[in-house]
Amino acid sequence: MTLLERLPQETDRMYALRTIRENIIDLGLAPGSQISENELAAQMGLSRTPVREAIMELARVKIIQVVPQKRSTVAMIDYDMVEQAQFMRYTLECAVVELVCRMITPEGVLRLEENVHLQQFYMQNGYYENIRGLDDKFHETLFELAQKMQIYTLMQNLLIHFDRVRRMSLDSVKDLKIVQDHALILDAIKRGDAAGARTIMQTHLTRYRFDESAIREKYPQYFEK
Amino acid sequence: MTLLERLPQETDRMYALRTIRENIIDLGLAPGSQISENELAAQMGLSRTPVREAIMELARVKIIQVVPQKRSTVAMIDYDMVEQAQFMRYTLECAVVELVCRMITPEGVLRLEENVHLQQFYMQNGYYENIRGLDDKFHETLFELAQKMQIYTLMQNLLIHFDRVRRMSLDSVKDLKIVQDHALILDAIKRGDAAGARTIMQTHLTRYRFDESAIREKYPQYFEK
DNA sequence: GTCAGTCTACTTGCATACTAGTAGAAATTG
DNA sequence: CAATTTCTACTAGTATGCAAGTAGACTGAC
Repeated sequence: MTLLERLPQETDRMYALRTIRENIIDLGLAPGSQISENELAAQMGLSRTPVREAIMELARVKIIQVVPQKRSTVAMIDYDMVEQAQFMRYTLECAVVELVCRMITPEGVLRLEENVHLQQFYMQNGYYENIRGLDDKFHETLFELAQKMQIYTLMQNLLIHFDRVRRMSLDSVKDLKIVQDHALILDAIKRGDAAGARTIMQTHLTRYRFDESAIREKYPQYFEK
Repeated sequence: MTLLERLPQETDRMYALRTIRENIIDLGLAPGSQISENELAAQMGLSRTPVREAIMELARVKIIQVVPQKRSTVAMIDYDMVEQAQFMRYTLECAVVELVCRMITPEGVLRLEENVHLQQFYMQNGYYENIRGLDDKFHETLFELAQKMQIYTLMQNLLIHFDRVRRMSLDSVKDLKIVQDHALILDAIKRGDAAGARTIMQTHLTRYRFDESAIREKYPQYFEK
């Protein structure tokens, strides 16, 4: 497991949650691997309490399975969970972008434009690795503008299943189209074109559908037999 | 605060969570009231640990506000949260019922029919108080049939804001129409009529929109000034 | 009386000890 | 040797103590 650096004003519990979460996504804590509150606590230099609380939070979305008095394991890749995460995101975000079209402000447009222009800049100059963060931020901003941040937070919890699979399928060929999508969505929002924005969002989010069998072939050990 | 009876195989943490949650909904723990891990633990006959873990889970959806080293309070009625809970339910459940129409099985139809018939029975015989539980179960079953139970669970966490307000506005005049709605939704599902089912669901879920100003007038002390 | 400072009682965050229960190794018995 | 039993080392659940910090009451100086 790789340790992260502490952020200012971060409690031990938040640090533990962030660390475990990141390690699950980048497979530092591989699917199926056994974890123990004691062991993780020792590795992070904390006591069991904050680590346990972090594990419990991750267990709520079944990315960690806790079996009392026996063991805790990082969940195997579960395509039903990946599917549920995608369904939740697709359904909510299409509705959110419609909402944004109806309540958009000049400040909101500005925030989205800044983001999209930066994406286009990185794209043109080949800094593809910077785009992922801006991509995530773009979508978060939509929820913020629609005043649906609590929903976004809940959704993120489940999306860890999706994020883990996304990390395994690193075909960044999609990047070009993704940036284009964002620009088109922004245009629709500026026009107040709710139906148009939804249509583009539907196309956009469907690009992320990963081929289960391809990943299953590449990482068979991470799947339930 | 009213104590519940312990369920079999229920851990202290689950018991604490269930107890606190129920008391928040039925106003045994009123909006704005101050709570303390120690005090709640004493009342429930538990130690701080399981109570603390339960409180943390509720704090994630901001129904309890925890201020470190100061206090924890039950959140005031926050209509933005109620709105987000409703939006989430409306958006997801309309999509889910469409999905159910496309993947319904004879067993699924049977389960829904049993539920609806029981609702109609209680309705005709005046056992209105029994309908609420069946209502909740009907909607849960839809998520189950669509294989989206994890989403349902996450959604329930946020819906506590909605449930609390629902408790305050006890006009059960809506019951008759609600049971009719369920029957109509079931019919649409049996026909495999996704568009029709969605339309009825939209109407159905819109019935629950509570008048904020009415509740604000009835319980001014539960709102932020 | 008024203001400043201190003290007390309380809060949650974290550390640690103990309990109940499991799994697998080791020992014992046939 | 084989089957069974016991023991050991581990797990997570819970209890409790301490640390860090806050708020309000109390005390004392002016």
